[in-house]
Amino acid sequence: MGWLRHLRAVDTDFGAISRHLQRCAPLRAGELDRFLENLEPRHVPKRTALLRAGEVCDWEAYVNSGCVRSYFLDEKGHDVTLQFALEDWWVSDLASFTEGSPSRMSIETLEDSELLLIRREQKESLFAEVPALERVFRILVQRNLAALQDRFFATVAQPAPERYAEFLRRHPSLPARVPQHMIASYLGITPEFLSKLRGRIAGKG
Amino acid sequence: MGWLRHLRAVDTDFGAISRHLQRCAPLRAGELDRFLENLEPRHVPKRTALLRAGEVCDWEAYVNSGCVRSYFLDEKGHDVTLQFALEDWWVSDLASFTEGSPSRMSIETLEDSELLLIRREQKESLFAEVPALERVFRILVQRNLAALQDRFFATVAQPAPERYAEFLRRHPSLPARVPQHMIASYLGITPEFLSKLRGRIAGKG
DNA sequence: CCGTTTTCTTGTTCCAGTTCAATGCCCGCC
DNA sequence: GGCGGGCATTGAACTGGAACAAGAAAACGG
Repeated sequence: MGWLRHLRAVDTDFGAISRHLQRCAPLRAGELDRFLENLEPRHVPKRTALLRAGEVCDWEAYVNSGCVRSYFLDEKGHDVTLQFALEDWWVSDLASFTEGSPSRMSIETLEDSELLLIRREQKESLFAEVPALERVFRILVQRNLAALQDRFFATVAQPAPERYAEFLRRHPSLPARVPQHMIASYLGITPEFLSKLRGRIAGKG
Repeated sequence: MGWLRHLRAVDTDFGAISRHLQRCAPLRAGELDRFLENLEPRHVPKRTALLRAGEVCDWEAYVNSGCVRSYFLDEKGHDVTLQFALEDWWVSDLASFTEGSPSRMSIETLEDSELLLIRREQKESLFAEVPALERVFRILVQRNLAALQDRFFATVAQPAPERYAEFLRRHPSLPARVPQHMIASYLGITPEFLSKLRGRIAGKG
């Protein structure tokens, strides 16, 4: 929890998140401000655990800059990464956040990151105060769900080489930013096999 | 679309859906009624296509009785079932519903079913009128997302026998209600392999 | 600048799950 | 009430990707 308290933000830029929210559903200036006031800006260094499996996740984080990863650990200790959250994405363990239950996933920064946190309590009371926010977050969750359905389908229906090609199309910048074995764990394959895939492609081209 | 118009419901029971909604978030009696008024009850016979891939899905359906399945088709024509919706579940192609885009999934009844439909238009105007409904549906979508995350994780991290065992624990009644090859496609394995798994288990016991 | 650690590659072996094929089965249908 | 077509089972051959092992190469802290 240390990382939540140590660092004081200076010079926080709320431009990106404001546009992000407004793109979902219109908010009056006052409503938007009420939300922004309740955000806690945090600078978090590279490779810091934000949430460890078993803890309760009482925040959602908007990534203003940097890169964050959420992942599960299977019984053999291999990780399955659920999401890479880059600039302009949210990250959280939603199940733990809403139920108050211990989380099954872990979350960590991969780069020095600037996050904007909203706490569960604040979010609840803001919803009561500003119903339009309820709409914004409903829409965000819906998008999330649609995206995960796509991903699920791809993971079950497509072979690994296709999945990797698709991944490169959609996230061309990621391979330069995150270690390869994490991409492998996102694709649901071993690091060794991803390396072989890349070898094959390079050989061909 | 024929199935949407032909059949007039008599004797619709709104008890289950009322309890379902109230369990998410409190609604005043008047608010609940406004919602119920906008539902279209439909009796749909077994093995009827409710949505074909490529069509736009402008409804969400609450399953009052019966069983409905949503699924994708991969390039080889094999299906990947996303969900079995039994009594007290919702089914829809949420991506198509919210974006108005052509659906990638298909939806069909597996049994004679009684559905309660809410149309996109009605839902939108109800949200404007009754903000509490926005909350109800935000919570429903959140649950859905959490459930899909679990499923995704299980599919990637667990071997097929575990997945099948888990499936039986969670849905003990389903094998009696739906054909085995659809369960296989839910589990992400071939029908042949599921049959072999069952053989192994029966042999042991 | 060097030692340590993490990351990536490459090769070999192995296995979970697929594919293909054949057989029997049950169930709906004229 | 017989028969045709989806549905389940079983077996044999095959394969995509895992596991294991061992090096090379970055990255990194001191």
